[in-house]
Amino acid sequence: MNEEEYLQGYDKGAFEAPLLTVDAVLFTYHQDELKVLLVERSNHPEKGRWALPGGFVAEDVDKTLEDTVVRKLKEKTGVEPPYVEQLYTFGGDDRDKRGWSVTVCYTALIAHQDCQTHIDTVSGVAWVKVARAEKMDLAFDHSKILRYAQERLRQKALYSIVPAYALPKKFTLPELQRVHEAIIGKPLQKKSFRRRIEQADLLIDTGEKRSEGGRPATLYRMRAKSGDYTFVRNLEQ
Amino acid sequence: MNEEEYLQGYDKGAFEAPLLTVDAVLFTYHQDELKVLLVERSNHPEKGRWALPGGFVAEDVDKTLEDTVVRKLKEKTGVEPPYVEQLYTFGGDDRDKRGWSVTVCYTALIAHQDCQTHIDTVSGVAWVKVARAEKMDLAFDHSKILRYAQERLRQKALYSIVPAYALPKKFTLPELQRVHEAIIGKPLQKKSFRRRIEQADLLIDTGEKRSEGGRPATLYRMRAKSGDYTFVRNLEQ
DNA sequence: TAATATAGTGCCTAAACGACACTATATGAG
DNA sequence: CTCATATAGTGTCGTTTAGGCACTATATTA
Repeated sequence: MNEEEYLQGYDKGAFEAPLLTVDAVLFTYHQDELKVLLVERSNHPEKGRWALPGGFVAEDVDKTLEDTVVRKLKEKTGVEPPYVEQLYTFGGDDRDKRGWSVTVCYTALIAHQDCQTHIDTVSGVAWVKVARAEKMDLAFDHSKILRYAQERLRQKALYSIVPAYALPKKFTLPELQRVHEAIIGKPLQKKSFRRRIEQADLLIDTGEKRSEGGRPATLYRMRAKSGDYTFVRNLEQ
Repeated sequence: MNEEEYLQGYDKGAFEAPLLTVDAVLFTYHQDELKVLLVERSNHPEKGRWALPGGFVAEDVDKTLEDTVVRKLKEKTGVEPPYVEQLYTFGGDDRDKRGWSVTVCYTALIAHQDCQTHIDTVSGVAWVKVARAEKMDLAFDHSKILRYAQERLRQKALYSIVPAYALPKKFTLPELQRVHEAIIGKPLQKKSFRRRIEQADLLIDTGEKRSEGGRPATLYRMRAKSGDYTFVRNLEQ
């Protein structure tokens, strides 16, 4: 039998296969708080419980796993997040009552203002303060996934400016530092924080300023590849 | 309908689902070279081509995805590698001729001596120098996966001593440095390399020495959690 | 005009890597 | 036995970059 004959006779459905889903941990920063997007499950299993947004691959629509997660997030928020990165794949026989299951998880970031209006119109979708979400008993193993995403984002905040994607396109350095501090959970040295960003030339000065009661702060926007840049040295841990 | 009724009526096979596999990039270090384990495919599709070791989840045997990858590697090498870490999950409609597919990939490391005898007895399984494997046209998207694993391992070599798992339990510091250099692709400063390992107290002096023609080198073994330790600063990139 | 608030800088210290010369301890040849 | 050679391991200084904190800059508001 050659390969062509094999493929013609092949039936995917004939084999047992774990249930495969894609989930996302979408973070944003709003009112001095890190928040995560949760959805209330409207169907069995775990009906009525809060969970991370996600769903099944649509084989006719999605070309990649990232297509799936972006599509699902767009359904919930109305927009495609500017930052989406694979987090981890959780799998096992005990994480879903329907049987052996696998979920490919992503971390995503978005500016709160870019999707607030859409989320307000959809029921069963909400931004929840991370501090509160941590204490909730989420569906499946989603509490574990959330903790894992927080820890990974925390690491990234120590050696990159990825957290900037949780802010609007234009932002100030004090704002960015506050996001980092919210993620890391402790205050950072202003000088250290600013110096390394300047030295690596990661931001573009828009020429505009924004005032918040004191001296106006310079508004910056990210340079194209700045999200991929990693500092060779971590901030204090 | 309550959840119990829903679960009784639920049939996993009734839904289309991507093909799910688990693959591993198993590295070792032997004769001054970084090597990767490859297997020759004995079945369709891509029959006769070299590929990364891997396979399907066995729902009755495996409790987690890591169980699957460890089981598959044990089939090929006869032993369970001391280091196994999830790498990335690749998925899409074009990576397998059988249709939409997903592979959860792992990086693993093992000492060459711990599995050489077993591998010699199995046909279609071989250690291939990474420099050569890079140039081969592997099955599916395995060439891409190999490159991804190399890059990730290279990063790890800059801020951890994970590469030590590619050596036997007892090893010398010059040996470890050579593994790091093979992975990174350039020479490292002996002093910098040794200093950070000593300062972080990652290794245990076994009291033994090993001579290779000059002054004998101290034999060390890894401390329990040393693989998880990350230096706050990378070596020069 | 002065008090206050927030943004941004100067400058010294500390930690850790880079570079490289130097010492230490084996083996093996004459 | 001694010396050349090879490999292991250390001393030390310069460089880079973060930490710390006081200082300056520029807005608003009483």
